[in-house]
Amino acid sequence: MSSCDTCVVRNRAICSGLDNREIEALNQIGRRRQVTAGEPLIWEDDDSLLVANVIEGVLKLTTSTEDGREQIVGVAYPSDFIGRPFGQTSSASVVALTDARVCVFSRNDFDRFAREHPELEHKLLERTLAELDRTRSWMMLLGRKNASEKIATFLLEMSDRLAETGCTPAFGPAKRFSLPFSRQQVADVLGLTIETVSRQFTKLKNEGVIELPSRREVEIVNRGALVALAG
Amino acid sequence: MSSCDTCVVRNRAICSGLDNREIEALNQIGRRRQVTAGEPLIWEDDDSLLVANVIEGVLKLTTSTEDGREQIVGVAYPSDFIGRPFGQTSSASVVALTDARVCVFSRNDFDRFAREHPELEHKLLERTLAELDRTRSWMMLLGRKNASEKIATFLLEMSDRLAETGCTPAFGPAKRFSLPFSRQQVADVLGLTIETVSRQFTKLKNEGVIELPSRREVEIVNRGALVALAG
DNA sequence: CATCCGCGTTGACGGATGTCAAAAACACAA
DNA sequence: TTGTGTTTTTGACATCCGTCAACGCGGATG
Repeated sequence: MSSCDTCVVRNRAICSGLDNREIEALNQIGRRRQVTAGEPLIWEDDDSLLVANVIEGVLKLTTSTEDGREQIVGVAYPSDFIGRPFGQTSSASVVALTDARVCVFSRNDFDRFAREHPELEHKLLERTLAELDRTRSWMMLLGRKNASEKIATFLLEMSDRLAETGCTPAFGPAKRFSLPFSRQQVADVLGLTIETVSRQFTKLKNEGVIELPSRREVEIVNRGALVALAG
Repeated sequence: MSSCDTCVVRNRAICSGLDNREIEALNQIGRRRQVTAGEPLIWEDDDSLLVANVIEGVLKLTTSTEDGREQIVGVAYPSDFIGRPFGQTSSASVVALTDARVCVFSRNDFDRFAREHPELEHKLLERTLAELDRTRSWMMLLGRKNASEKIATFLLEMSDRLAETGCTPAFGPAKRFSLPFSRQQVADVLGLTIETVSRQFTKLKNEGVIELPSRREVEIVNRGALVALAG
């Protein structure tokens, strides 16, 4: 039996739209892989050797400077596609933020399969276009927003993105959620320092906009205020 | 005769790879359009009604906040594809920086044509993936680089990008070039203010790294220094 | 040639955010 | 529980860059 049959992202990932025979063929070239939190899957500037679908968990895409500064350039959730098909090198590292399960393919195998299956390429194109849109709106945040706008925007985005994943069946944005990021990682997403992130969090807490039940937990108390702050 | 026959980007744009019959069909649904410097082609958040290939000239892709802050999120050169296929709204405005000629399609027509021509979709996918890579490396710049690193990186990128376009048949990066940007637009690319951009330019001039023969002209005198500064 | 106007430059200043350091909170193991 | 190491918070301070304002340059126009 193909493991795709029981795949929880079967109908959301780029594999959706393939018929049973095609799924079977794709299954032949892919394999499941477990990645534990903190473990890297792809290295920046390495030969692009593998691509993958995220089944479960959250991963970060990062680029770094030589002197060690890091910028998180993307976050991959279940059903997202990661890696760089049709290219020699990947421009970002991929590291698991939580324990994760992915469905990996060698890039060569995947490229070949994709070229033979236009429907799959189309799905991948739609996904890539959507990711480009998201990335561009994040450029606005990085280039033109101040720290409090960044934090507000970030919390709202988290509340949207994590709602889809969580058990609550996507009834609008999540009011309370668990961040898959440490403070340092939040800083790396927003182009800030960990201290600034921390100060902005406590400021929002003191103003009664959010609650912070634990390090990773966030509860949005006053969503309207966040929206106003996000600008 | 199809106007594609004489198109200067025929072999670089996504149309390359189509046979004569297909080119003829594509030509049926597209039309040439002249855009003068400063003229908008697509509005942010508008219904995505048209897409286009750039034939000649340079255009900017921008997003703005309600209070008027602007961030340039992409720059389109000849043979680049602009607009948002397969989506309801476009996430960025497109405005010509120089006089430009583009080959426009209604989004609906283009979407339909693309879905029937996997080779075209593949070209578009490769282009979109490359653009996503570029955009992500720009996020690093916006989030983690300081003003002088930003300016140095920008000048090097310009020198590369404009070399391909210029008459000089792409013998490495251009040593001297004419910026398609005003100082304000450079600021909008880099997430800085016009004053900071101006100060950094004169600083580099005083250090003998560049020459500024006129407002728009730049000559790179000491490329090594720029590379070192870019980080 | 004189005037105007947009764009770019320069200067003075302040504030937001980064840096450095220490304390506090938390996680985990013994 | 206690101890140990990590993460987060908080504070003091420095600095880069933004803001505001004046000025200069160059091109267009009459």
